[in-house]
Amino acid sequence: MTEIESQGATAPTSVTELLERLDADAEKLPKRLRQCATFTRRHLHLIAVSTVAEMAEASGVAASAYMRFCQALGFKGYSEMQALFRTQFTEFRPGYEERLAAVDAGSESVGRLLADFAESGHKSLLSLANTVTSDALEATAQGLSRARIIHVIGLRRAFAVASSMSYLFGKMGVASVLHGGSGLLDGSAVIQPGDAVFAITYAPFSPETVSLASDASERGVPVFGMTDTGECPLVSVADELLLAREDEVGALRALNASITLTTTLAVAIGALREKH
Amino acid sequence: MTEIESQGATAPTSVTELLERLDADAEKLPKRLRQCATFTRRHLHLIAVSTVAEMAEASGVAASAYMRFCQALGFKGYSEMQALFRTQFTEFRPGYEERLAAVDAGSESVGRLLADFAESGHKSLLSLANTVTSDALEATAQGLSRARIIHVIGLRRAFAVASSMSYLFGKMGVASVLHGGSGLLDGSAVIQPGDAVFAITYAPFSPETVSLASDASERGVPVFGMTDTGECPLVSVADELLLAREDEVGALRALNASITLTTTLAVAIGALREKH
DNA sequence: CTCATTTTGGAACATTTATTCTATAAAGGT
DNA sequence: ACCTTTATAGAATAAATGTTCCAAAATGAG
Repeated sequence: MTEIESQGATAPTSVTELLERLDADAEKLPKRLRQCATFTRRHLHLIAVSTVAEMAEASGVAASAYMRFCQALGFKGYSEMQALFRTQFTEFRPGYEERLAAVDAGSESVGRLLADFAESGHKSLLSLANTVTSDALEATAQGLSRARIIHVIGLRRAFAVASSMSYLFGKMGVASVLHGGSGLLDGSAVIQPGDAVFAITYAPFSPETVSLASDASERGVPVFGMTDTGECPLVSVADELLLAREDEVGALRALNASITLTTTLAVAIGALREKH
Repeated sequence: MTEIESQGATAPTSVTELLERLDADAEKLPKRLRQCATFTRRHLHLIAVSTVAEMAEASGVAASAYMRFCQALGFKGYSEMQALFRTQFTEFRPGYEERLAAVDAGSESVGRLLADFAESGHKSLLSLANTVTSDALEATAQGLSRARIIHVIGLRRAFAVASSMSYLFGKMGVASVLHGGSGLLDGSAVIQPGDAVFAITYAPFSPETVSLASDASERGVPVFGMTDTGECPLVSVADELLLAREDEVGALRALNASITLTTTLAVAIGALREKH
């Protein structure tokens, strides 16, 4: 009976256990098997979708070595170890019921809730690609890239999106001001000719955002915007108004489409700026 | 030449394309194949980790039917379709040269860029569903829901995520403090026993976030966190550390996985709180 | 230095999984 | 109602993947 076989009695039954085992055994293992351990520890997520051959190559060892590694951990073989990671996902598998039930998170498992939001995210992204036209995007990017300073405004739910956009602008060396966080709401003083406004608001629309955009527009400053429905009051004041419809889970929405759209815009504008 | 063969010319090369194809074809497909379509549409993330047999059974059809479904979509077979979902995990970070070339977004049309980010978003969401375990999620939600006040901290890129989470907490009547925006960074005074910390930081990790989390942890306050790689220094101080890997477009990342994960958490915590 | 022990990589083997084929059933048109 | 076309399920086959074995290399103790 070898060392390895005696460990075989205790096969990890959860990722946590596996990680603990990895940390504990790492130093006792021979060279090649330790290579497996260090690579695997850093790239756990690959196990579920890779073959032994792939994991072995990525770890820089022979397939048979990776095999022994699995057994040293207490598994019967690679398949058993892989199963541990695969079942994590298939347990999410909800019944065949089609409709997303309204969120009754109290009775639902949190895992199921995540699956719902992920699904919702997919839908939002799809819808985004199908609603936003290349032309509108291009026009918005062009318009904003010509501005001296871009004023980003978004309140409440839109604030996270606005701040992410503003962060990206900063990263790319595009001058921008993030309104709304620090009481800069009356923008008339800061918003100068040559600037541009990017306003984000969702139904029910923040009056502050709308009025700031209107003011800017009246003073001849170009206004662009993003919202979630066609009924947004910004339609009349904005040069271009992008639509990012977010799918709902119950009454709740994540911000996948919005974040994706604004990130795209920020990157595009950063790139256009560099050319000027 | 049959209908199926004529579609074979155009096999989806991205998740986005696949989804569009699914939506477009769903109604034209025969009964069993439509079952495949609707199930697959809702459980996209299972493809990477399941066999045909499993997908077929879950869809309620024979394996050969699921096979024909893949071919109707334009793939040569199931393996080819699965590859589309698996490669996203196995692709390692491209070298810096490639990254810089990809960031040269000026050469790309803005519309194309949006498609890239949408595709990237799909990947991030799939990866999210595949990496986050139900257990870790549940533990985090439980842990945070027991806190008197939840301190949310996220700087730079993570700030948008933190602020969205904090907004949701507010909406759901969960007491929370958003650190980082207004110089509240030395939390020792505000963070009291009975509270909990949720820290968000991405590589390269903000020292401020890490030290605030460490301080809290040393003082016996439970710490939870979210990051994007296993190498995060929070591993050692956090009770649970969730991983939200974001797929990259060039060197850039949107925040789809993060936003989805934190939204899920916030909703779950709100629901748990109501029960107490 | 030598021998016993452990570790290693590759080839052989076994198992699982994907794919194709075929007979049967269902659907659609005249 | 008949015939033609299309869809279906299960059995048969092909491909891939996992696992074991063994000879050779490395290691380490005496």
